Amino acid sequence: MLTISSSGIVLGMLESPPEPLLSRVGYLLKHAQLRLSAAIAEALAPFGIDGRGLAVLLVLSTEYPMSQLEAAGRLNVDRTTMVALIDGLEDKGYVVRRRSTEDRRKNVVELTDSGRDCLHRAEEARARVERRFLAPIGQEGADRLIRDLQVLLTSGDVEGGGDREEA
Amino acid sequence: MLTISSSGIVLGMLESPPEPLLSRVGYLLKHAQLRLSAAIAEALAPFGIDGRGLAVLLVLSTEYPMSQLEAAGRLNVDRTTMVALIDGLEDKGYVVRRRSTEDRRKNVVELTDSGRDCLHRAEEARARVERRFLAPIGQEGADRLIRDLQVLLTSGDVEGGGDREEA
DNA sequence: TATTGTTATACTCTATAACTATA
DNA sequence: TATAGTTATAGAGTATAACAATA
Repeated sequence: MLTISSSGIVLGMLESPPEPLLSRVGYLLKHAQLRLSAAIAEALAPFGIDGRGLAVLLVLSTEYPMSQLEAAGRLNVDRTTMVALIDGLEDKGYVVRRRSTEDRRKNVVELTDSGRDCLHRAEEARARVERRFLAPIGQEGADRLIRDLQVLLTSGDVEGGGDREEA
Repeated sequence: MLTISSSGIVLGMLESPPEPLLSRVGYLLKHAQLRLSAAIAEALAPFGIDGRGLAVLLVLSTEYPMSQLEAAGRLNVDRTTMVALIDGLEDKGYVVRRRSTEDRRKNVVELTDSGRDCLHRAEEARARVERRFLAPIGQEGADRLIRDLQVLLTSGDVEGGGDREEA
């Protein structure tokens, strides 16, 4: 539940939240993510999937046909990892593997009706948790937070370059 | 390098950033954290430590004497994990273990001069990376982001309760 | 010869259980 | 009997290497 990452410490319910860490962005990001992550996992449990499975269902719903390797590329996970993910979703009847007729090396992975239903309901559940998580900073704060994070992610790399900030 | 977490997918440098994920707070938090985390790890490499080690040094510097178990409690990590962390720091000469005279079951862990020097310089390096990471949203945006995240973390739990937001 | 899916294997990180010494 | 530190072990998660089928 609680962990310590390569970029800093991560706390759960701490007796005494170490003040120096509370002003560190790495700590704040990691801990916020962990909290939200745990809440989402809990909300998705009834569907028998976790955030990873939901992300796979989401990607599969956006394009058709999509092979395992293509899906892996979209989510930037290893193809061996995708095998296990698809295995899990197939076990639950959310997707089916079908040999591609055009290239028999490929598996076309398609959502079942059950999978589509799960996707929609699980997405709602996830969005609900997200809204509750963001509630303390209000709608305006939430919009702001999302936009700021998008800017940070779409900006150039942090690494590389010298010591001084380049304005 | 790239991973997929229990609360969602995590991307590195993706060919096509899946739009649906870019509006998900879980994805944004995780990915922002990963980026910053990688940059910090790179900046700390010359010191022979990572973010975890730095956090331990930081905690050890705030209170004296502090036992391994107390340090573990401050950072909310397992005591067995703390053994390995202290081992690493001791190997590099940043800390020393000393048997407590008051309770001979306890190890008092204290910073060496070298450890204190490392702490200060590594903290500077970390802060520098953090500033560069936040640069795209400006000083105002950075302050806002930090405050928003602090509010989210100091608010009550996300989990528990029913389906509807409690305003 | 390269690519897709698969399996087996290894590696990292962390927690659990058991052991020792102290209390 | 409980606590602090340690060690050994196991579990989750991921990546790497090798293999079969196909191109």
